[in-house]
Amino acid sequence: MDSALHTRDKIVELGRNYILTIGYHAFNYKQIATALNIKNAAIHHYYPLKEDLGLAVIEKDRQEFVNMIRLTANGDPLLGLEALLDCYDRYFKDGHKLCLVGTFCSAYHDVSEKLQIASAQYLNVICTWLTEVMQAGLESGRFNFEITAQEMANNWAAILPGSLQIGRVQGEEYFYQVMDSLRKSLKTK
Amino acid sequence: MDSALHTRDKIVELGRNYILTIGYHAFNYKQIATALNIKNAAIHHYYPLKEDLGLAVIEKDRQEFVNMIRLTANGDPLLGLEALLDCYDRYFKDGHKLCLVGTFCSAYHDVSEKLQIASAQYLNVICTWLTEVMQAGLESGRFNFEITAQEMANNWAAILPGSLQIGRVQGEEYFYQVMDSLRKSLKTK
DNA sequence: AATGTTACTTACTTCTATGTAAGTAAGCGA
DNA sequence: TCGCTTACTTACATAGAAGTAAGTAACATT
Repeated sequence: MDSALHTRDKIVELGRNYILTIGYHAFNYKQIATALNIKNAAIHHYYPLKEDLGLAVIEKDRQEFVNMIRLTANGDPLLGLEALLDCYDRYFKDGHKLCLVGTFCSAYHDVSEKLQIASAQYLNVICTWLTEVMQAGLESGRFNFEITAQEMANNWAAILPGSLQIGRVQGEEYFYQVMDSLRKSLKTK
Repeated sequence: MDSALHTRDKIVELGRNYILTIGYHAFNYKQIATALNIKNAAIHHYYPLKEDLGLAVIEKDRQEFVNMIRLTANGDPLLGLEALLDCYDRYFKDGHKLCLVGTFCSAYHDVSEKLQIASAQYLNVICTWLTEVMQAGLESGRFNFEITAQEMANNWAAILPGSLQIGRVQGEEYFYQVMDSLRKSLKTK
């Protein structure tokens, strides 16, 4: 039972890795089965449909994001954004991955409704949090940019996934310059 | 022969539409065949491999981009960028499409090397042009932003595809606000 | 000890995308 | 008119992904 949970979790973890690296439709159960040295059908035992695994991956990613913002809550708004940027750094470094919402938004018209809803809700959580953090930074005087918090949050929501996608092709110099530009754009004091 | 060229062009046009809407791997020859009321294998007559059609779509898109920038060359740098933003407006309005480099960068680890090279070269053309236009705008005093032309170009390269992807999920209010923010960020005089 | 549950495997079905081989009908060029 | 090319069609081959049905071995529960 303990190892059962282990396998179940490993499947989600591997699934997430494949989704972020090659995309939801490009990954398949055989790749996970091979990596875990079990059979294809064993994955179906835990996640009968690929959609089920997809939903579990989204849920896990969302949980991790929520944990991250909980850890940085009530602190310096800059710390929260730095933690987020660190995530993106890791995505890029570790195999030129994309972020989860980036992949699902790209493949949006090619996934089931349940997956659309789950990823849309997750995106909403991120966008709402971004706006709150930008607002908090502005109100506390920690940030000093000249557009609205909402506008800055919207820009970040587009540029973060975009930089991973363009960066995986243009190279790391490109990616890190965009990350740097994001940091500077806050005009922190 | 005239209608032959017609069919050949219609295939590329339809292929491009499907790629921008649902992605390279989600579209298939049957969809195009049905739309043109011909048989599956007829597409193979013009484009033996799907990769061939993919390359033709990239080439066509690139040609259109090159034509666009040629039309706006030596003019106001703002006009060139406005023309580009108009393209993105149309992508969004017309079925929540993505842009071509956005889709191929997203699916980068899931397409053949030829397609990777072709889309990477196209992306390079765009990034180079963006940098030149930003530089021209700065030097002429038409733009007045406070970062380097290169940095601004890199930001645009990420935010443009990103805004289509996030916008197709977050909705049009989101998308148009980001477009608006891009315009304002140039600080035109 | 009997029963049920968990974690799988084996073996199969189904479906669909991709691609090929071979043929046909129409037109064009010499 | 002969022969070549163009623009297809019909029919087939292949591969791989997704999913299911049935069984087994080990362990837990009562």
